[in-house]
Amino acid sequence: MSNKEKVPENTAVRLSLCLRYLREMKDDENISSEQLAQLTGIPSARIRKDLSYFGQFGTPGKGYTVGKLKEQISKALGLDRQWNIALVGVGKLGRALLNYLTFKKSSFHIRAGFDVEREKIGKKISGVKIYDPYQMPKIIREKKIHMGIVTVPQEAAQEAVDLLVISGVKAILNFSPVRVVVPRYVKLRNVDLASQIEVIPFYLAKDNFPDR
Amino acid sequence: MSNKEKVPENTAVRLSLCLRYLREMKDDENISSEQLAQLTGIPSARIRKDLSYFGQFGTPGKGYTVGKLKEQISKALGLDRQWNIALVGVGKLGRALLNYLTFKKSSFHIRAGFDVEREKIGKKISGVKIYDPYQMPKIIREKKIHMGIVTVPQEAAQEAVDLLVISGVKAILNFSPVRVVVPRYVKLRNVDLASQIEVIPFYLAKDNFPDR
DNA sequence: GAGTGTGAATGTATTCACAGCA
DNA sequence: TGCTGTGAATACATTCACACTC
Repeated sequence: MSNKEKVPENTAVRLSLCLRYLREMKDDENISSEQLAQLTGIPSARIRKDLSYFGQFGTPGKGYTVGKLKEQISKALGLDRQWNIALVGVGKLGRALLNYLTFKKSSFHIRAGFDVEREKIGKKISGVKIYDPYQMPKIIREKKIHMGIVTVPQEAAQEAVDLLVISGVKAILNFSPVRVVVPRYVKLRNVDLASQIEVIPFYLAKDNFPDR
Repeated sequence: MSNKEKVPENTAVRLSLCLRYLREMKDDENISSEQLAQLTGIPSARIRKDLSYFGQFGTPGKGYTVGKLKEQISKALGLDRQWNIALVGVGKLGRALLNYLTFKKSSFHIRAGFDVEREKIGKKISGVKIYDPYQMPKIIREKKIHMGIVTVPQEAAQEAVDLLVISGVKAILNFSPVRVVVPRYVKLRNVDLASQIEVIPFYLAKDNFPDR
Protein backbone atom coordinates (compact mmCIF):
# COMPACT_ATOMS: atom_id res chain seq x y z
CA MET A 1 0.00 0.00 0.00
CA SER A 2 1.19 3.52 -0.57
CA ASN A 3 1.21 6.58 1.64
CA LYS A 4 -1.69 8.86 0.67
CA GLU A 5 -0.02 12.19 1.51
CA LYS A 6 0.64 14.67 -1.27
CA VAL A 7 3.97 14.12 -3.05
CA PRO A 8 6.25 17.10 -2.40
CA GLU A 9 7.61 19.17 -5.18
CA ASN A 10 11.06 17.69 -5.44
CA THR A 11 10.57 14.15 -4.48
CA ALA A 12 11.16 13.29 -8.12
CA VAL A 13 14.48 15.14 -8.25
CA ARG A 14 15.65 13.37 -5.11
CA LEU A 15 14.63 9.96 -6.38
CA SER A 16 16.36 10.64 -9.65
CA LEU A 17 19.55 11.31 -7.73
CA CYS A 18 19.14 8.11 -5.71
CA LEU A 19 18.59 6.20 -8.90
CA ARG A 20 21.86 7.44 -10.29
CA TYR A 21 23.74 5.92 -7.39
CA LEU A 22 21.72 2.71 -7.45
CA ARG A 23 22.60 2.20 -11.10
CA GLU A 24 26.23 1.80 -10.12
CA MET A 25 25.42 -1.07 -7.78
CA LYS A 26 24.68 -4.72 -8.36
CA ASP A 27 21.02 -5.67 -8.54
CA ASP A 28 21.20 -8.26 -5.78
CA GLU A 29 23.01 -6.08 -3.27
CA ASN A 30 21.17 -4.60 -0.33
CA ILE A 31 21.13 -0.98 0.74
CA SER A 32 19.60 0.85 3.69
CA SER A 33 18.06 4.30 3.55
CA GLU A 34 20.92 5.43 5.75
CA GLN A 35 23.56 4.21 3.29
CA LEU A 36 21.74 5.86 0.43
CA ALA A 37 21.65 9.00 2.54
CA GLN A 38 25.44 8.91 2.85
CA LEU A 39 25.84 8.68 -0.90
CA THR A 40 23.32 11.31 -1.92
CA GLY A 41 23.42 13.77 0.94
CA ILE A 42 19.66 13.47 1.36
CA PRO A 43 18.52 12.69 4.94
CA SER A 44 17.48 9.06 5.35
CA ALA A 45 14.02 9.87 6.68
CA ARG A 46 13.36 11.96 3.59
CA ILE A 47 14.36 9.11 1.34
CA ARG A 48 12.10 6.68 3.15
CA LYS A 49 9.23 9.10 2.95
CA ASP A 50 9.82 9.81 -0.74
CA LEU A 51 9.70 6.11 -1.45
CA SER A 52 6.61 5.64 0.68
CA TYR A 53 4.45 7.66 -1.73
CA PHE A 54 4.86 4.89 -4.27
CA GLY A 55 4.74 1.77 -2.16
CA GLN A 56 6.55 -0.28 0.43
CA PHE A 57 9.72 -1.58 -1.10
CA GLY A 58 11.91 -2.29 1.90
CA THR A 59 12.37 -5.01 4.45
CA PRO A 60 12.61 -3.88 8.09
CA GLY A 61 15.96 -4.74 9.58
CA LYS A 62 17.39 -5.38 6.13
CA GLY A 63 16.90 -2.41 3.84
CA TYR A 64 16.13 -2.43 0.13
CA THR A 65 17.18 -4.75 -2.66
CA VAL A 66 19.01 -2.61 -5.20
CA GLY A 67 17.48 -4.24 -8.27
CA LYS A 68 13.94 -4.03 -7.02
CA LEU A 69 14.41 -0.47 -5.80
CA LYS A 70 15.81 0.68 -9.15
CA GLU A 71 12.86 -0.86 -10.88
CA GLN A 72 10.33 0.72 -8.56
CA ILE A 73 11.87 4.18 -8.72
CA SER A 74 12.11 3.98 -12.49
CA LYS A 75 8.47 3.08 -12.64
CA ALA A 76 7.47 5.85 -10.23
CA LEU A 77 9.34 8.41 -12.31
CA GLY A 78 7.94 7.11 -15.58
CA LEU A 79 11.34 5.93 -16.79
CA ASP A 80 10.13 2.44 -17.61
CA ARG A 81 9.36 3.45 -21.17
CA GLN A 82 10.91 5.30 -24.06
CA TRP A 83 10.53 9.08 -24.41
CA ASN A 84 11.22 10.80 -27.70
CA ILE A 85 12.67 14.27 -27.59
CA ALA A 86 13.09 17.21 -29.93
CA LEU A 87 15.93 19.63 -29.34
CA VAL A 88 15.15 23.17 -30.45
CA GLY A 89 18.29 25.28 -30.81
CA VAL A 90 21.49 23.41 -31.52
CA GLY A 91 24.03 25.88 -30.16
CA LYS A 92 26.72 25.09 -27.62
CA LEU A 93 24.36 24.28 -24.80
CA GLY A 94 22.11 22.27 -27.06
CA ARG A 95 25.06 20.25 -28.28
CA ALA A 96 26.21 19.65 -24.73
CA LEU A 97 22.83 18.16 -23.87
CA LEU A 98 22.70 16.24 -27.12
CA ASN A 99 26.03 14.76 -26.43
CA TYR A 100 25.05 13.90 -22.92
CA LEU A 101 21.76 12.25 -23.82
CA THR A 102 22.94 10.34 -26.85
CA PHE A 103 25.88 8.84 -25.03
CA LYS A 104 24.31 6.91 -22.26
CA LYS A 105 21.52 4.53 -22.90
CA SER A 106 18.49 5.79 -21.09
CA SER A 107 14.77 6.28 -21.37
CA PHE A 108 15.40 9.32 -23.52
CA HIS A 109 16.04 9.45 -27.20
CA ILE A 110 16.61 12.69 -29.05
CA ARG A 111 14.91 12.10 -32.36
CA ALA A 112 15.36 15.45 -34.06
CA GLY A 113 17.11 18.79 -33.75
CA PHE A 114 15.85 22.12 -35.05
CA ASP A 115 17.87 25.21 -35.80
CA VAL A 116 17.51 28.31 -37.97
CA GLU A 117 21.12 28.25 -39.15
CA ARG A 118 21.31 27.13 -42.74
CA GLU A 119 24.67 25.38 -42.34
CA LYS A 120 23.31 23.06 -39.69
CA ILE A 121 20.11 22.07 -41.45
CA GLY A 122 20.29 18.64 -43.06
CA LYS A 123 23.47 17.73 -41.17
CA LYS A 124 23.72 15.22 -38.38
CA ILE A 125 25.16 16.30 -35.04
CA SER A 126 26.01 13.55 -32.55
CA GLY A 127 23.93 11.28 -34.71
CA VAL A 128 20.86 13.52 -34.64
CA LYS A 129 19.51 15.07 -37.81
CA ILE A 130 18.88 18.82 -37.82
CA TYR A 131 15.80 20.27 -39.46
CA ASP A 132 14.42 23.66 -40.36
CA PRO A 133 11.94 24.80 -37.69
CA TYR A 134 9.14 25.15 -40.24
CA GLN A 135 9.17 21.36 -40.54
CA MET A 136 8.52 20.92 -36.85
CA PRO A 137 4.84 19.95 -36.90
CA LYS A 138 5.45 17.32 -39.54
CA ILE A 139 8.60 15.83 -38.00
CA ILE A 140 7.20 15.79 -34.49
CA ARG A 141 4.12 13.97 -35.64
CA GLU A 142 6.05 11.48 -37.75
CA LYS A 143 8.61 10.71 -35.10
CA LYS A 144 6.09 10.60 -32.26
CA ILE A 145 8.00 13.08 -30.19
CA HIS A 146 6.72 13.62 -26.64
CA MET A 147 8.79 16.43 -25.25
CA GLY A 148 10.87 19.40 -26.36
CA ILE A 149 14.07 20.87 -24.99
CA VAL A 150 14.51 24.55 -25.79
CA THR A 151 18.02 26.00 -25.93
CA VAL A 152 17.54 28.96 -28.21
CA PRO A 153 18.53 32.58 -27.45
CA GLN A 154 15.97 34.36 -25.34
CA GLU A 155 14.52 36.43 -28.18
CA ALA A 156 13.52 33.22 -29.93
CA ALA A 157 12.29 31.33 -26.89
CA GLN A 158 8.57 32.08 -27.02
CA GLU A 159 8.47 31.39 -30.73
CA ALA A 160 10.22 28.05 -30.28
CA VAL A 161 7.83 27.10 -27.52
CA ASP A 162 4.78 28.10 -29.56
CA LEU A 163 5.96 25.93 -32.42
CA LEU A 164 6.45 22.97 -30.11
CA VAL A 165 2.99 23.48 -28.68
CA ILE A 166 1.20 23.62 -32.01
CA SER A 167 3.20 20.57 -33.04
CA GLY A 168 1.53 18.71 -30.20
CA VAL A 169 4.33 18.33 -27.69
CA LYS A 170 3.05 17.89 -24.13
CA ALA A 171 6.13 18.78 -22.07
CA ILE A 172 8.84 21.38 -22.51
CA LEU A 173 12.13 21.92 -20.74
CA ASN A 174 13.13 25.53 -21.26
CA PHE A 175 16.77 26.54 -20.84
CA SER A 176 16.41 30.04 -22.18
CA PRO A 177 16.55 32.63 -19.43
CA VAL A 178 13.09 34.07 -19.90
CA ARG A 179 9.65 33.09 -18.82
CA VAL A 180 7.61 31.69 -21.64
CA VAL A 181 3.92 30.97 -21.62
CA VAL A 182 2.20 27.76 -22.61
CA PRO A 183 -1.38 26.49 -22.51
CA ARG A 184 -2.34 24.88 -19.25
CA TYR A 185 -2.30 21.38 -20.68
CA VAL A 186 1.39 21.62 -21.55
CA LYS A 187 3.90 20.91 -18.80
CA LEU A 188 6.70 23.47 -18.70
CA ARG A 189 9.86 23.32 -16.66
CA ASN A 190 12.37 26.15 -16.61
CA VAL A 191 16.08 25.78 -15.95
CA ASP A 192 17.73 29.12 -15.57
CA LEU A 193 21.49 28.68 -15.72
CA ALA A 194 22.18 32.39 -15.66
CA SER A 195 20.42 32.79 -12.31
CA GLN A 196 22.28 29.83 -10.89
CA ILE A 197 25.50 31.71 -11.42
CA GLU A 198 24.21 35.16 -10.62
CA VAL A 199 22.90 34.03 -7.28
CA ILE A 200 26.13 32.69 -5.84
CA PRO A 201 27.59 35.94 -4.54
CA PHE A 202 24.46 36.37 -2.47
CA TYR A 203 24.93 33.07 -0.69
CA LEU A 204 28.61 33.81 -0.34
CA ALA A 205 27.94 37.00 1.52
CA LYS A 206 25.02 35.81 3.57
CA ASP A 207 25.38 32.65 5.43
CA ASN A 208 22.35 31.21 3.73
CA PHE A 209 23.68 28.43 1.64
CA PRO A 210 21.59 25.56 0.41
CA ASP A 211 22.12 22.40 -1.42
CA ARG A 212 25.13 20.81 0.16
CA MET B 1 14.63 50.07 7.28
CA SER B 2 14.41 46.47 6.28
CA ASN B 3 12.09 43.61 7.19
CA LYS B 4 13.74 41.46 9.84
CA GLU B 5 12.24 38.10 8.78
CA LYS B 6 14.49 35.36 7.50
CA VAL B 7 15.17 35.53 3.77
CA PRO B 8 13.64 32.48 2.06
CA GLU B 9 15.72 30.10 0.07
CA ASN B 10 14.98 31.34 -3.42
CA THR B 11 14.46 34.99 -2.93
CA ALA B 12 17.79 35.48 -4.66
CA VAL B 13 16.78 33.44 -7.70
CA ARG B 14 13.55 35.40 -8.00
CA LEU B 15 15.28 38.75 -7.69
CA SER B 16 17.82 37.69 -10.28
CA LEU B 17 14.96 37.00 -12.66
CA CYS B 18 13.38 40.37 -11.93
CA LEU B 19 16.70 42.03 -12.54
CA ARG B 20 16.93 40.46 -15.97
CA TYR B 21 13.69 42.15 -17.00
CA LEU B 22 14.57 45.44 -15.36
CA ARG B 23 17.80 45.58 -17.35
CA GLU B 24 15.78 45.86 -20.53
CA MET B 25 13.98 48.95 -19.29
CA LYS B 26 15.01 52.60 -19.07
CA ASP B 27 16.38 53.73 -15.72
CA ASP B 28 13.88 56.54 -15.27
CA GLU B 29 10.81 54.48 -16.04
CA ASN B 30 8.48 53.36 -13.29
CA ILE B 31 7.24 49.87 -12.62
CA SER B 32 4.80 48.42 -10.11
CA SER B 33 5.18 45.06 -8.42
CA GLU B 34 2.12 43.97 -10.39
CA GLN B 35 3.73 44.81 -13.73
CA LEU B 36 6.89 43.03 -12.73
CA ALA B 37 4.71 40.08 -11.75
CA GLN B 38 3.25 39.99 -15.26
CA LEU B 39 6.71 39.86 -16.79
CA THR B 40 8.27 37.30 -14.49
CA GLY B 41 5.35 35.12 -13.51
CA ILE B 42 6.14 35.67 -9.83
CA PRO B 43 3.16 36.84 -7.74
CA SER B 44 3.33 40.53 -6.92
CA ALA B 45 3.09 40.03 -3.17
CA ARG B 46 6.08 37.71 -3.30
CA ILE B 47 8.09 40.30 -5.19
CA ARG B 48 7.22 43.01 -2.68
CA LYS B 49 8.15 40.73 0.18
CA ASP B 50 11.42 39.67 -1.45
CA LEU B 51 12.36 43.31 -1.86
CA SER B 52 11.33 44.13 1.68
CA TYR B 53 14.16 42.05 3.16
CA PHE B 54 16.63 44.54 1.77
CA GLY B 55 14.87 47.84 2.27
CA GLN B 56 11.98 50.01 1.19
CA PHE B 57 12.53 50.96 -2.39
CA GLY B 58 9.06 51.79 -3.62
CA THR B 59 6.67 54.71 -3.53
CA PRO B 60 3.10 53.91 -2.53
CA GLY B 61 0.68 54.65 -5.34
CA LYS B 62 3.56 54.93 -7.78
CA GLY B 63 5.70 51.81 -7.79
CA TYR B 64 9.47 51.54 -8.18
CA THR B 65 11.94 53.55 -10.22
CA VAL B 66 13.64 51.08 -12.54
CA GLY B 67 17.13 52.53 -12.17
CA LYS B 68 17.01 52.63 -8.41
CA LEU B 69 15.49 49.18 -8.19
CA LYS B 70 18.15 47.66 -10.43
CA GLU B 71 20.81 49.22 -8.28
CA GLN B 72 19.29 47.98 -5.05
CA ILE B 73 18.72 44.45 -6.26
CA SER B 74 22.25 44.31 -7.65
CA LYS B 75 23.56 45.41 -4.32
CA ALA B 76 21.41 42.92 -2.42
CA LEU B 77 22.64 40.07 -4.60
CA GLY B 78 26.27 41.17 -4.38
CA LEU B 79 26.45 42.05 -8.06
CA ASP B 80 27.81 45.53 -7.43
CA ARG B 81 31.36 44.28 -7.70
CA GLN B 82 33.52 42.12 -9.91
CA TRP B 83 33.74 38.35 -9.38
CA ASN B 84 36.56 36.35 -10.89
CA ILE B 85 35.79 32.81 -11.95
CA ALA B 86 37.70 29.68 -12.85
CA LEU B 87 36.11 27.15 -15.15
CA VAL B 88 37.20 23.59 -14.48
CA GLY B 89 36.43 21.29 -17.39
CA VAL B 90 36.23 22.89 -20.79
CA GLY B 91 34.00 20.38 -22.58
CA LYS B 92 30.80 21.23 -24.41
CA LEU B 93 28.89 22.40 -21.37
CA GLY B 94 31.88 24.35 -20.10
CA ARG B 95 32.22 26.09 -23.43
CA ALA B 96 28.52 26.90 -23.48
CA LEU B 97 28.86 28.65 -20.14
CA LEU B 98 32.09 30.31 -21.15
CA ASN B 99 30.49 31.63 -24.23
CA TYR B 100 27.51 32.81 -22.29
CA LEU B 101 29.48 34.59 -19.59
CA THR B 102 32.11 36.19 -21.78
CA PHE B 103 29.56 37.63 -24.15
CA LYS B 104 27.51 39.87 -21.97
CA LYS B 105 29.15 42.36 -19.72
CA SER B 106 28.32 41.41 -16.19
CA SER B 107 29.71 41.14 -12.70
CA PHE B 108 31.37 37.90 -13.68
CA HIS B 109 34.66 37.44 -15.41
CA ILE B 110 36.03 34.03 -16.26
CA ARG B 111 39.74 34.46 -15.72
CA ALA B 112 41.02 30.96 -16.39
CA GLY B 113 39.98 27.56 -17.68
CA PHE B 114 41.40 24.22 -16.61
CA ASP B 115 41.31 20.96 -18.50
CA VAL B 116 43.29 17.74 -18.60
CA GLU B 117 43.27 17.50 -22.39
CA ARG B 118 46.71 18.33 -23.75
CA GLU B 119 45.37 19.88 -26.98
CA LYS B 120 43.41 22.47 -25.05
CA ILE B 121 46.13 23.50 -22.63
CA GLY B 122 47.82 26.74 -23.59
CA LYS B 123 45.09 27.64 -26.09
CA LYS B 124 42.51 30.34 -25.68
CA ILE B 125 38.83 29.46 -25.92
CA SER B 126 36.36 32.35 -26.18
CA GLY B 127 39.21 34.55 -25.05
CA VAL B 128 39.97 32.52 -21.95
CA LYS B 129 43.29 30.79 -21.49
CA ILE B 130 43.27 27.09 -20.62
CA TYR B 131 45.71 25.70 -18.06
CA ASP B 132 46.79 22.35 -16.76
CA PRO B 133 44.97 21.58 -13.50
CA TYR B 134 48.22 21.21 -11.58
CA GLN B 135 48.73 24.94 -12.02
CA MET B 136 45.45 25.71 -10.31
CA PRO B 137 46.70 26.89 -6.92
CA LYS B 138 49.16 29.27 -8.52
CA ILE B 139 46.80 30.69 -11.15
CA ILE B 140 43.91 31.08 -8.74
CA ARG B 141 46.07 32.99 -6.33
CA GLU B 142 47.62 35.19 -9.01
CA LYS B 143 44.35 36.00 -10.70
CA LYS B 144 42.46 36.49 -7.45
CA ILE B 145 39.77 34.05 -8.42
CA HIS B 146 36.76 33.90 -6.10
CA MET B 147 34.64 31.09 -7.40
CA GLY B 148 34.87 27.93 -9.45
CA ILE B 149 32.50 26.38 -11.95
CA VAL B 150 32.91 22.64 -12.32
CA THR B 151 31.85 20.98 -15.57
CA VAL B 152 33.99 17.86 -15.59
CA PRO B 153 32.74 14.27 -15.98
CA GLN B 154 31.42 12.80 -12.76
CA GLU B 155 34.47 10.61 -12.09
CA ALA B 156 36.62 13.73 -11.95
CA ALA B 157 34.24 15.92 -10.00
CA GLN B 158 35.45 15.38 -6.45
CA GLU B 159 39.06 15.78 -7.53
CA ALA B 160 38.29 19.03 -9.34
CA VAL B 161 36.45 20.34 -6.31
CA ASP B 162 39.26 19.37 -3.95
CA LEU B 163 41.75 21.23 -6.13
CA LEU B 164 39.57 24.33 -6.13
CA VAL B 165 39.25 24.14 -2.37
CA ILE B 166 42.98 23.84 -1.66
CA SER B 167 43.52 26.67 -4.12
CA GLY B 168 41.44 28.86 -1.83
CA VAL B 169 38.22 29.28 -3.76
CA LYS B 170 35.27 30.07 -1.49
CA ALA B 171 32.31 29.15 -3.70
CA ILE B 172 31.73 26.39 -6.21
CA LEU B 173 29.00 25.79 -8.73
CA ASN B 174 28.96 22.10 -9.54
CA PHE B 175 27.39 20.92 -12.79
CA SER B 176 28.55 17.35 -12.57
CA PRO B 177 25.76 14.98 -11.66
CA VAL B 178 27.18 13.71 -8.40
CA ARG B 179 27.26 14.99 -4.88
CA VAL B 180 30.67 16.28 -3.93
CA VAL B 181 31.84 17.21 -0.47
CA VAL B 182 33.50 20.43 0.60
CA PRO B 183 34.60 21.89 3.92
CA ARG B 184 31.90 23.84 5.69
CA TYR B 185 33.47 27.19 4.94
CA VAL B 186 33.13 26.66 1.19
CA LYS B 187 29.79 27.42 -0.42
CA LEU B 188 28.66 24.75 -2.83
CA ARG B 189 25.74 24.85 -5.23
CA ASN B 190 24.75 21.90 -7.36
CA VAL B 191 23.00 22.13 -10.70
CA ASP B 192 21.92 18.72 -11.88
CA LEU B 193 20.91 18.91 -15.52
CA ALA B 194 20.43 15.19 -15.85
CA SER B 195 17.76 15.17 -13.15
CA GLN B 196 16.02 18.12 -14.74
CA ILE B 197 15.41 16.00 -17.80
CA GLU B 198 14.84 12.73 -16.03
CA VAL B 199 12.14 14.20 -13.88
CA ILE B 200 9.85 15.44 -16.62
CA PRO B 201 7.98 12.23 -17.34
CA PHE B 202 6.96 12.16 -13.69
CA TYR B 203 5.34 15.56 -13.88
CA LEU B 204 3.81 14.64 -17.20
CA ALA B 205 2.05 11.65 -15.74
CA LYS B 206 1.08 13.16 -12.44
CA ASP B 207 -0.58 16.46 -12.45
CA ASN B 208 2.04 17.92 -10.21
CA PHE B 209 3.76 20.47 -12.31
CA PRO B 210 5.78 23.36 -10.92
CA ASP B 211 7.56 26.33 -12.19
CA ARG B 212 5.25 28.06 -14.60
C1' DG C 1 -6.83 56.28 -6.21
C1' DA C 2 -3.13 53.37 -6.63
C1' DG C 3 0.28 50.59 -4.96
C1' DT C 4 3.67 49.71 -1.17
C1' DG C 5 5.07 47.15 3.01
C1' DT C 6 3.94 43.72 6.23
C1' DG C 7 1.62 41.09 10.04
C1' DA C 8 -1.42 37.20 10.29
C1' DA C 9 -3.34 33.06 8.02
C1' DT C 10 -2.57 29.37 5.26
C1' DG C 11 -0.17 25.93 2.82
C1' DT C 12 3.98 22.89 2.05
C1' DA C 13 8.13 20.45 3.24
C1' DT C 14 11.28 18.50 6.46
C1' DT C 15 12.53 16.28 10.51
C1' DC C 16 11.64 13.68 14.65
C1' DA C 17 10.77 9.73 16.98
C1' DC C 18 8.92 5.49 17.56
C1' DA C 19 5.68 1.41 16.89
C1' DG C 20 6.11 -2.68 14.53
C1' DC C 21 8.15 -6.12 11.52
C1' DA C 22 11.91 -9.44 9.73
C1' DT D 1 18.61 -6.06 16.94
C1' DG D 2 18.35 -3.09 12.91
C1' DC D 3 15.82 -0.75 9.85
C1' DT D 4 11.37 0.37 7.63
C1' DG D 5 7.18 3.15 7.28
C1' DT D 6 4.67 6.87 9.02
C1' DG D 7 1.85 9.92 12.15
C1' DA D 8 2.82 14.02 14.87
C1' DA D 9 5.77 18.09 15.61
C1' DT D 10 8.35 21.53 13.69
C1' DA D 11 10.22 24.58 10.42
C1' DC D 12 9.81 27.11 6.24
C1' DA D 13 7.45 29.57 2.29
C1' DT D 14 3.63 31.67 0.10
C1' DT D 15 -0.47 34.17 -0.10
C1' DC D 16 -3.97 37.16 1.76
C1' DA D 17 -5.64 41.33 3.01
C1' DC D 18 -5.34 45.76 4.66
C1' DA D 19 -3.44 49.91 7.18
C1' DC D 20 -0.77 53.38 5.49
C1' DT D 21 1.62 56.65 2.30
C1' DC D 22 2.25 59.46 -1.84
